[in-house]
Amino acid sequence: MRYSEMHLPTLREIPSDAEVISHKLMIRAGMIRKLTSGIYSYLPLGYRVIRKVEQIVREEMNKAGAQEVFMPMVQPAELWEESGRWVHYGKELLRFRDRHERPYCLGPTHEEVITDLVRNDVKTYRQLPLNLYQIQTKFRDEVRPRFGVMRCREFGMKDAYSFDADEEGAQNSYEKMFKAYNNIFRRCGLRFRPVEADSGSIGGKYSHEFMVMADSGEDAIVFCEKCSYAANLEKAEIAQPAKKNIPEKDMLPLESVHTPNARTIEEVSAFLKVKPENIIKTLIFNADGHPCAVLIRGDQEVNEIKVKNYLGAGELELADDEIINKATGAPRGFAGAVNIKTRVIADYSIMNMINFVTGANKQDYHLKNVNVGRDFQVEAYADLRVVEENDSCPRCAGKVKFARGIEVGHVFKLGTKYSKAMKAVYLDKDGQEKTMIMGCYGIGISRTVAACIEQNHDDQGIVWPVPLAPYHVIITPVNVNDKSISDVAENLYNKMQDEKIEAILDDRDERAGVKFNDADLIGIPLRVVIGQKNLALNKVELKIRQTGENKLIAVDEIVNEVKEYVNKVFSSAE
RNA sequence: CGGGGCGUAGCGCAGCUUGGUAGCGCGCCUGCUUUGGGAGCAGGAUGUCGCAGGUUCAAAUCCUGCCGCCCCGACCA
Repeated sequence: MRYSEMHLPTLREIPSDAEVISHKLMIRAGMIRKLTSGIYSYLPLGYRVIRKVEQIVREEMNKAGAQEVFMPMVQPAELWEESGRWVHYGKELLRFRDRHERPYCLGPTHEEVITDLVRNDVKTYRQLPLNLYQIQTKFRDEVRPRFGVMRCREFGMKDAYSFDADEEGAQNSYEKMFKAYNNIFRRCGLRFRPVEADSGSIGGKYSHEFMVMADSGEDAIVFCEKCSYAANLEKAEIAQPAKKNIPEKDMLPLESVHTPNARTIEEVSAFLKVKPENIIKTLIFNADGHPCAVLIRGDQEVNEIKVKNYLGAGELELADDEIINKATGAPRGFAGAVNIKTRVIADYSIMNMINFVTGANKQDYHLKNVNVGRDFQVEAYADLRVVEENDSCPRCAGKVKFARGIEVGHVFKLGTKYSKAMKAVYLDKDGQEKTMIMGCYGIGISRTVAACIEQNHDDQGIVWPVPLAPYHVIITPVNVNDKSISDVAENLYNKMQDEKIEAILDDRDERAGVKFNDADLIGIPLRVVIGQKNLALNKVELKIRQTGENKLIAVDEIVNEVKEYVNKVFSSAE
């Protein structure tokens, strides 16, 4: 493509409303423009990159046996009522009515539509397994869109749905997708990592997130420094410590102490001159209307998702003052497990604690030298806390570390959540009616592009990995008014066209500096510079964007050189 | 939804405190010069100062209401 004919409005100034680097660069490089909060248009350059990602996704999905479909974005409320999500999905689901006042929504995801589609046509085990996918625009009415296309309301997504006859098949489908996702992100040239994740409200029990590693990422990742264990912060498990026997004789006599206005761990710790590690924090939760006390060491945090999962609760929140008063007989800040009127569960962190401090269930009093067993019983010890860096790995003897990442893909085992609610059934070999087992698999296409830029940029602009680069090479004649220069440029451009090399010819009558800066900004991997001095030696310059490496190549050889560079990158990523 | 900030030319911003004919840089158009890292000179175009009311002889500037956008938090995946 000739630069002079391209719609490629690059910006010299940094847009004032952009926060993260990918957002700034996508706007400056003329890839996207904002229409309204969280909603973007893709300009030619940006859309080309989107299509590169889509193509890789298509190839790998097809290779994994999935088939492409295209479903509607506008969906009738009835389907969502059937699955139960019309009520449960919340405000992210953009709802509206048509002229007949019939309720509809814009699809934030397509479990309902695909399940309806499949249940109507799939009747027998002979038609299973089945995996259908689409690449389509989704709409989620995010509370707070931010970071450009990283967290927006309208975004491109690939979503796939698998249907299997039994658990074994479902596991197989999941593994195929897991493998396909690894291939996809590897081929995109990204540094990424699959991590174990909680499955959230979509349902199901088992999932992996694919995270692109980036310090600007919104998600915390926990990974083991020794083995391959990795999980997101909510999911990350903590190894169960060994139970030590505490001899009765080491337990000091229980003591009640006056602690006026000392409610928080910090206040109690300062007042009693006791380290937070020797205090037990007692949190009262409201789990589906039932109070439950959760005990944890004073310096650590409770992971509400773990508590919710342990209790099997639908809704979980910290109890309000009224419930706390009723359960403990004291205002907030003085709860303790001794003589409490609720269930008591405890995090592993307190399993081996001795002679600790807790609230006394009495205003302005705490208890010292409390001991489990002697002073109160716990219903169970469990893993209920938020991981910390250097905790022991749950899989091996290593320690866990933290990193940040951007979620670009997510694979779920859905089980029968939707197929059961929406009666997606088939007849098995014995003529028995059975419920299909589903999985769903998403990739944020637009987010992948942003994540790629987060990972691949420098002070000058974007540094595209070859597989996602909108073009592979840009030919830069230093002065288009010099005929000898522009003739060579035109000639090389034509040859590259013939060789199907994706090339831009920067035929603008601009100063060299402008062209160099634009080429760097839009991140084209290779730049062929044609200037008077080198041309006199019958040579042109080849600059590699990523390394800054600069070499002189004979005019006759440059096309081959470019071709080889590009092919080498592709063959190593396959 | 709570807290904060912003809205003036295509982009980035000043002007507002103290009311008096709307400015700067970049970009854009024309001409000449220049041509290997965002050129120079000369000339030029571009604004319902977010919207609606109000105060005033006079409002970008003061007052009220609304809208939009951004950031932090809550929420979500």
